Amino acid sequence: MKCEKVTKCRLESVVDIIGSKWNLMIIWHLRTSTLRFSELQNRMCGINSKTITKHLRDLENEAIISRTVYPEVPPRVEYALTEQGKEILPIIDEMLIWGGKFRHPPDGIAGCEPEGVIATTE
Amino acid sequence: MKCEKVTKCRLESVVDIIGSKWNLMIIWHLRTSTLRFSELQNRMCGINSKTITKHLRDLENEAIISRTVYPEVPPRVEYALTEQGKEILPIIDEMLIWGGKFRHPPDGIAGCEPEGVIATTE
DNA sequence: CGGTATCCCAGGCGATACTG
DNA sequence: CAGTATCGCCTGGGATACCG
Repeated sequence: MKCEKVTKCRLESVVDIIGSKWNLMIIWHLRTSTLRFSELQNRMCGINSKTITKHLRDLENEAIISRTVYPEVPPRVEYALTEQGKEILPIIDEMLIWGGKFRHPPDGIAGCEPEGVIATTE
Repeated sequence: MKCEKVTKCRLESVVDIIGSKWNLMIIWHLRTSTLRFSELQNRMCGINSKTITKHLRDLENEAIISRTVYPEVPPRVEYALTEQGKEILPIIDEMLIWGGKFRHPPDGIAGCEPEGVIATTE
């Protein structure tokens, strides 16, 4: 049957991007400000660098985020949402609305917040 | 560091559900009508039965879809969106809006449609 | 600091075959 | 028809170590 990648489903290209937990989180964390590599890594509960790098590259290739290198010592690299990237936020909002309605009380995305840092339950 | 699954991110529980290409597609296909196992399978470009079964079970456990068995011969099983499930559609809409804007012309989700069946490009 | 390289395992998913 | 069982590949992603 002929229904290869080509026509499979238009949803796919979108799911490829936001269908990943990591990608979503990166986008979410960048919603308010640009962040450095290590800042992102820390906010994302110690995701290992290989994984975060891969996702950052993917998002960069998709033009969802931008990567700016400051040629300093020590090196500094900042990530930010592009215009396309910012327009993904409404999707995340919808997701949070749903989640708040049916899964968790709408206490924001605590645990991911820079402010709340890690509200350890322990 | 203490930031286990518990507090990781509220987004996660939502991503677990709609972060899967297959789950999204199932929900999308059920948006207008209930469908039988084989109908779903065919619409989803021949996804194999093991995979679709797993995702159907997952969605059922999450109360996103309902499963109704008709004790007939031959057996008939119908899947439908629950109320919770229907409320996921806005999220998908947002995704399609974004996809239409930045990835593909907004020609719907051709290739997934019962009507258009598989608009083979070849 | 911001990565890359390597190793390795668990899980996703396709193919195929079989069953109530 | 609507699955379950088995096999086997490939990717995702954690741990660790090293580099410019």
